[in-house]
Amino acid sequence: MSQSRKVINIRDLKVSCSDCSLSDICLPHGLNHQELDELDALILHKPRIEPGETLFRSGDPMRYLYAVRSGAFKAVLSSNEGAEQITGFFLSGELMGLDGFGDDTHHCTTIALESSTVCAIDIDELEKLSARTEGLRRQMRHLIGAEINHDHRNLLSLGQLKGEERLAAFLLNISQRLKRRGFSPYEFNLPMARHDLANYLGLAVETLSRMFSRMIDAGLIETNRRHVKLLDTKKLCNLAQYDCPRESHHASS
Amino acid sequence: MSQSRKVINIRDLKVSCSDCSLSDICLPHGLNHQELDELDALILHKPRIEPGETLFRSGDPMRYLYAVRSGAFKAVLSSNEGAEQITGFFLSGELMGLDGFGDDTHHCTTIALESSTVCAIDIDELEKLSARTEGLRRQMRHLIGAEINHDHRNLLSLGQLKGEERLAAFLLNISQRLKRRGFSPYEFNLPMARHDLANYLGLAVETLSRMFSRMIDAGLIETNRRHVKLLDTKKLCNLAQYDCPRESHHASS
DNA sequence: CGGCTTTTTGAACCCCATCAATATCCGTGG
DNA sequence: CCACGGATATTGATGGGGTTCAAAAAGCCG
Repeated sequence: MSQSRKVINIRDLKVSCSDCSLSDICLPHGLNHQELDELDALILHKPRIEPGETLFRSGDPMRYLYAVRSGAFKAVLSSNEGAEQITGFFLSGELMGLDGFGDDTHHCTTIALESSTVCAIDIDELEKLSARTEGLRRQMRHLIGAEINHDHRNLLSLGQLKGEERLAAFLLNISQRLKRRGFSPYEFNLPMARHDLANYLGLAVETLSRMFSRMIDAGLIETNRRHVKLLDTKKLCNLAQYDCPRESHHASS
Repeated sequence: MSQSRKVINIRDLKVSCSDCSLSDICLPHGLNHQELDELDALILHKPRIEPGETLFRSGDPMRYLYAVRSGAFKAVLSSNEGAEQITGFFLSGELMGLDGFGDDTHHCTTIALESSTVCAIDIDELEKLSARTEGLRRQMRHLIGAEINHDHRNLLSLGQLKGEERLAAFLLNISQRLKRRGFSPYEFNLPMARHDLANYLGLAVETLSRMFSRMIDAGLIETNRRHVKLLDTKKLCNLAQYDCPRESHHASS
């Protein structure tokens, strides 16, 4: 900081939206070159965030929306008695911080699961730009809608499905999201620990572990710690009671 | 229609946003007179909807956002195996149809619980107006955020709370929303049947009934069918594990 | 190799679903 | 007005899915 000797500036690592491989699923989707440049101009690239570190906390005034550039995050909502619920996991290209829209204050604490990087978008600047950029408004709508639909499906999952069915639904959801990012939908590493996944699914860690074991015994999946291989997606779909991804023309979110 | 004899036209019953008692909690909040008139101009007043009738169905293309003018609605999400989850109840002034934002298609089926009226807002017109109306964009953000926060709290409820705690949280939530509309927060009629409430809370109808009975025995509430009286909000708050409404300066949503 | 965390497995208990039956409300028509 | 039937709501008994407590196994890091 106070040294005169120059080292590599983190700003030099800046990658513009136009170069970003995530632009199709992220905020820039549908923008033309000029609009893209304008969006680029108001994006702040935060330094790397290590696992367990917090991006923003419940109660913080909302200043930015964040897009995951690399890595993964969890959003945690707490009751005033200490109960905690993970409301979502975020993969690359996904938008974090929408929980602050209600009263310009965040209600979820958002924490990195892996070593991650994000794009921070000043909410006031974004607001101004969106006023004159129809494509940006549309994409914002779509991303907001994706979040809402995601939450609604989780409500269905928690309210109506059994533990094993919830896990199946989750695995297929992650599978689809990874596929969309160019990764194998059949074999992947989960970004979160059992502890977090259990919480997300509304189960005890022990129960989740049993659900995994049962699926392995049934030949539906193979696992090694966070590594998961889907062996029988058809049966998983039946379990999950939700859209069976065939060749996938679905918006997965 | 083909008659020459004029009867009272439903359009004559039109009430503008500026006259509407709900304008403070609904879309018009924060708009000036001219903006209000512009918003008014694109609002379509649908004929009365009777209990059990559908406003829009899952799969319908999204054309309107709807605001509840009077009455109440439920939004139902279905799995492809027939499982159904009520994702939300909507009271006067609340916005319905945000689930269509993701891909311009509704994913929830929305059904009237009582004899109800709604304002339908053409989504394309709203989009155009919001482009040049900062206040409208802000209020849209806030209402969207309220929906997201509401969903997140329900995730916490379904994932972490016991049946009785969920019911307490629900009663307090309804209480707050009614209070904001000028009704008593301590005594009110629930707009939904036990069946729907049970589904919303992820419980069997019988279990819900038992939770009610338990609360009555404990002196927390009194009930007569859909009529509910809150007797001990303090204990209810403890049960619910969520913001205890004192004199209420909270955004309730 | 030792200490830590993470994950898995085992056993007992509890919350809640399910099945079954009764009670209450409400609209309809005699 | 009451009788009747259907929907709605409550209560009881039983069983299962999941939590909890406990402990072992497996991976990770120094």
